[in-house]
Amino acid sequence: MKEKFERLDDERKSQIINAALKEFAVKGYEDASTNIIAKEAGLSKSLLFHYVGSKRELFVFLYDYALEKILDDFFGSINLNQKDMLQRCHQIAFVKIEVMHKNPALFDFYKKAIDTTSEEVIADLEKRSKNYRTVSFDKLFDGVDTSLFRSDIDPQKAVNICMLVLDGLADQLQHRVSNLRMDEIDYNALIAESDEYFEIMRKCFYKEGN
Amino acid sequence: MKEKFERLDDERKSQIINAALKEFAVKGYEDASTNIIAKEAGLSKSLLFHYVGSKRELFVFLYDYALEKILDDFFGSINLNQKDMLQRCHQIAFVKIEVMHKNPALFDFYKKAIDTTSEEVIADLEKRSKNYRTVSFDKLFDGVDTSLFRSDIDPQKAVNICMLVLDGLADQLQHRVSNLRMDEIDYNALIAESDEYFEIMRKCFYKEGN
Amino acid sequence: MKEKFERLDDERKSQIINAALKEFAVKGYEDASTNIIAKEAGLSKSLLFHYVGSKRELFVFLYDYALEKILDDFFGSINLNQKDMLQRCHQIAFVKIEVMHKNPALFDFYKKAIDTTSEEVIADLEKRSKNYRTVSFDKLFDGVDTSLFRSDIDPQKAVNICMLVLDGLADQLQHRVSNLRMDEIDYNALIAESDEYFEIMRKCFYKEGN
Amino acid sequence: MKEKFERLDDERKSQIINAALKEFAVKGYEDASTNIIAKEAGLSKSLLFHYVGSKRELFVFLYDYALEKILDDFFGSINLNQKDMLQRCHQIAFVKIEVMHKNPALFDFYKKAIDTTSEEVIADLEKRSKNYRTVSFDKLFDGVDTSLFRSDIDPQKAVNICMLVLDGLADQLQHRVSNLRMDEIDYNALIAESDEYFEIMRKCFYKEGN
DNA sequence: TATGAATGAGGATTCATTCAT
DNA sequence: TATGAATGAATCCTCATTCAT
Repeated sequence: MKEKFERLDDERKSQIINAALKEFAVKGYEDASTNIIAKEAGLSKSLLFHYVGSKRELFVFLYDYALEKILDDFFGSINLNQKDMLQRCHQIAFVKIEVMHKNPALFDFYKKAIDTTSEEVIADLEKRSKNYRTVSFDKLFDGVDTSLFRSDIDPQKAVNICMLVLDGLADQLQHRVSNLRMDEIDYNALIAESDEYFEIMRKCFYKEGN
Repeated sequence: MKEKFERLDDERKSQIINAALKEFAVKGYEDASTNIIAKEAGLSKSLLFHYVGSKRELFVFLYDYALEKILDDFFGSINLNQKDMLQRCHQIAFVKIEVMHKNPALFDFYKKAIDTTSEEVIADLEKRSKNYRTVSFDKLFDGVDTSLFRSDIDPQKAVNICMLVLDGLADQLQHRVSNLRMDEIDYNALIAESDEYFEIMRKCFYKEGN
Repeated sequence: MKEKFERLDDERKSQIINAALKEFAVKGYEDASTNIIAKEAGLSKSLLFHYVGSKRELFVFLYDYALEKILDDFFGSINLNQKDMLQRCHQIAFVKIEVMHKNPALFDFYKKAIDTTSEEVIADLEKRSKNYRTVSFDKLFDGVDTSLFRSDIDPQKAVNICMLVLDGLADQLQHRVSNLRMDEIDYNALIAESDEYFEIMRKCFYKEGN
Repeated sequence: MKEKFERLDDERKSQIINAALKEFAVKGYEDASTNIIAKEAGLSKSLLFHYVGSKRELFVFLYDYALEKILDDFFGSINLNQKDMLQRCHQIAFVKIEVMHKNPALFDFYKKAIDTTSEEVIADLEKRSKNYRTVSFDKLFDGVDTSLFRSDIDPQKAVNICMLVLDGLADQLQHRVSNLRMDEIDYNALIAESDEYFEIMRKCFYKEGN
């Protein structure tokens, strides 16, 4: 895949990528039609195959591509100087939602990609890169300050709890806004709501006075 | 579907059910092959269709079948007399894992079934029954006692937090034991581990002394 | 086919005949489904085959059956004492429409049967009996009086012309009433209309004064 | 259908058209097998579908194609300057037979097509163009002179009678020559025979001396 | 670089028919 | 007499992929 595809001019490349992302996101790996991808991308099927080698290679490429884009975007938006664990969580939850709304195609693709367990394909994916959860988890709480947690609880477990709540909350919020256009989302209301959750956790998990 | 299929002798019925559950679980609705289901169930494709009517009817039947089996098993194992919220959560997490390990095929099918967005099929499913989350959530925390929570936090939000942690923990544990056979799982170790989490939450969310 | 089927009690027989007539009439020979015929007739497919031998035998039987019934009905209604050619034509046209409305199933079947040219089946049909046109033509103008025709025209050709007009008129009228229920048809109006045609022919083809 | 099919080179196009015309003519719409069409046309089934889109599109295309060819041929051969009604009829009867013998495949297809009541397909056909009878009838007697008819008969009804005789005669003649090759047909004999009929009608329907 | 032609394998579904019971 | 189980062949159609140009 690499050689021929990478040498393409950017417009062609993004036409193909967008068409493929969309088709895979909607139909999943097996049902996606190279016919449709080629048509939407505006080139012949044969040429498409000339560039991308095979359906599988195209899919695996997109997987890497989507993951990289998402993570770049994600970590680019997170302020790693924020040391307060809960603040960090708070931030992450919103960055996640923002990123999902900025790149819906990528996310849709990614969600479908994860449960495209067509056995043969999964093997390729797993060789290629850690999955999203693993990757992000490593960096997400880099340099976080755990000294604020109550001294009678294991800070690592407390972090894990915060993570779980964070993930869950983000899912719940995301689910509620998933049908809205970006400009319809009242971020302030969302923040206010999740603030309440984080306030509870602050009260409960942090030493008094933090 | 009903008539002809229900009148089958049990062996045939379960051969078909198992073959279909497996195929749908692995491939999802669209990609599942009735060819393979028939071959695995040990009958001709024509006979399979004679019994089940159509791929769709078979799928919808399995959906109801799986949901009922899972929920029966689930609620049959939960002690609804346990009023302590965190104890209840603790219990739920383990029952969930147990049930998943007792009926892996059903769960795998169910997970795939949920994101089988084939539009036409989804309509059938939605008419038929609430989805898992909705159903279970209603009953899961029936009659739970929230008076144990610290008085300075909103009990409803606290319950939600517990839920999120519960779900997340169950996922994490499940993921770790997903490749093990039932008899390889050290439930005591799992319990011990999650105990620690619930202890933290007890310490932090409950009034002192509970 | 004969033996087993003929020995059936009349109810069964007519259930099968009616179900089959309807299915063949609607779908034609090839597309007709023995499944549906059996279901509509209220017996199992295997039993149906036990009686009728094969789809083809059933069809050929129905062909004979329908033809006989129609012709019996037809000739039973025609007054062969009416010697006046044009009166006879007039009569025939209406008897035809009446018969079609009394046995729509038979006619519909017959119409479809004629153009069911499935090659193999056609052979069977042609062996078995003359087709409708041939059969009827022979008897239809038995003993008709041709002496009323103008003496300067060949009476046989004149009869042929009348026949053609008759057939054509009957088709045109039939087409206009084909969507009506029997009791909605205003036979008097139809008669009045065709009277005009026959009047013209009387004026033109008959000697003056007839 | 249009794009891909029209761009084919003429040989392929006519291979497909002929194979399809034949299959549809013999079996009717539903029973026609795309398998057989592809085999007869000498291409793979997949390629056939690539070109024609679907069985239905192919059928509808052929319907238009056949109708256009037939009508062009038909009206191209009729001398619209012949004002005498009976002469015109005479002419029409022969042109009809000639055209049928020049394009037997088209006619056979067309006859079958008319009673292909597959409901879904009929809708497509009806949108597309008037049926044969309607179309032809409008133009067939354009500008004909009815002043030659006897003054004591309704000329419109007389025209209708002529039409019916014409249709019927053409059918009868057609039926008699249907098994002959074009060069075996003795057109002069046919003309002589039908001349006699038209002579009778001339004598009877026209004013004396015409 | 770019394309149209070409295909074999597989998709779900229906069919008429047979056979053991 | 009556039926259920059973099937192989057929249906239309789509697929990813290759190749000659």
